[in-house]
Amino acid sequence: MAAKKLNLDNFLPYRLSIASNALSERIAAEYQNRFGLKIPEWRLMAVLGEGKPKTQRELVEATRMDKVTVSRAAKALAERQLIARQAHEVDGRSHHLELTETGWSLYDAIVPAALASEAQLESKITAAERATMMAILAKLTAAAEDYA
Amino acid sequence: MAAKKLNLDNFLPYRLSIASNALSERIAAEYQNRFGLKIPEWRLMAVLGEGKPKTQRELVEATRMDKVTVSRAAKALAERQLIARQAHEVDGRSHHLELTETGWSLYDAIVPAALASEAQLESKITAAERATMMAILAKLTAAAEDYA
DNA sequence: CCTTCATCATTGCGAGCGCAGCGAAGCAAT
DNA sequence: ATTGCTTCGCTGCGCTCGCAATGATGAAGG
Repeated sequence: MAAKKLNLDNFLPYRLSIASNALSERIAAEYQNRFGLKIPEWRLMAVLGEGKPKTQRELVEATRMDKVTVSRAAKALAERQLIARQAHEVDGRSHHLELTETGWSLYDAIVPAALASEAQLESKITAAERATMMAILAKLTAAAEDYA
Repeated sequence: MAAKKLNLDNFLPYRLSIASNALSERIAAEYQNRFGLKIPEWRLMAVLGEGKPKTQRELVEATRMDKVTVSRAAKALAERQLIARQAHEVDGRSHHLELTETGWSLYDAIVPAALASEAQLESKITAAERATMMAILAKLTAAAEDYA
């Protein structure tokens, strides 16, 4: 007989995983259906939407995705002419990526949809809860990464 | 020029995904190294550790994993003799799964490790924050699933 | 009985992810 | 210039995940 037991439903990493999955699936379906974008592609657009051209290396840092994921997402976006690759002035190995006009059009269409979608998901929580949540997530992420 | 911009770092689903991934990777590595278990296998053991034999169908509900994931995890655990399949009394299609003695030994070894690991991850947050977090996660999960 | 439909579990298969390894290009030291 | 090391991005490959199709069994109705 076990000395101690453990309730999965009260296990935070598990609950976090379930919630993250549920949200991701819903959002992925929405972006895919409405804009033909996968989540990594959407994340690149979100970062490039800040306005500054970035190299893939910088996008890896900004999105916290694997370099391969960034590479493939960038390829897909470039093929759809949503982003353009400008030769890097001082480093021949690298490029600067930025939104094209077409890319900006799509971006402008997506942002309101993304905000509305987020608002709906968060309609059941208060602004204070949201802030608390963000703070806790930051702490947990830091704790998990520190350890590694 | 975009009418509205969006900061990825302030986008809750993104932050949730990053946090969940960070925790999952850390935990997955730990269970894999120390006990040779993948996360789905560990989840089955956690549920079966409650003591009641369960069918795979019931495990799907309890763990919220796909039936295929449960099937494969159960197969792996059965091959390692950590769980046993008992013929179902009234339904020939199904089996009851339960921990073997070996399974219980491993379970008893894992639980303290899991609790310690969770405690370390959560060392930076208070009990109140943890409770708030769980409540919010439940709301968000429900909101995402309702919509579907 | 014997057909029809539902349910449990498995297998097939394609998509996504990320590590490892690669070539190309830059950098540093001599 | 040449050598050796580093960095950028891409390709190869294996692993995981989950939908869809399948096989097996059960339940219901004629």
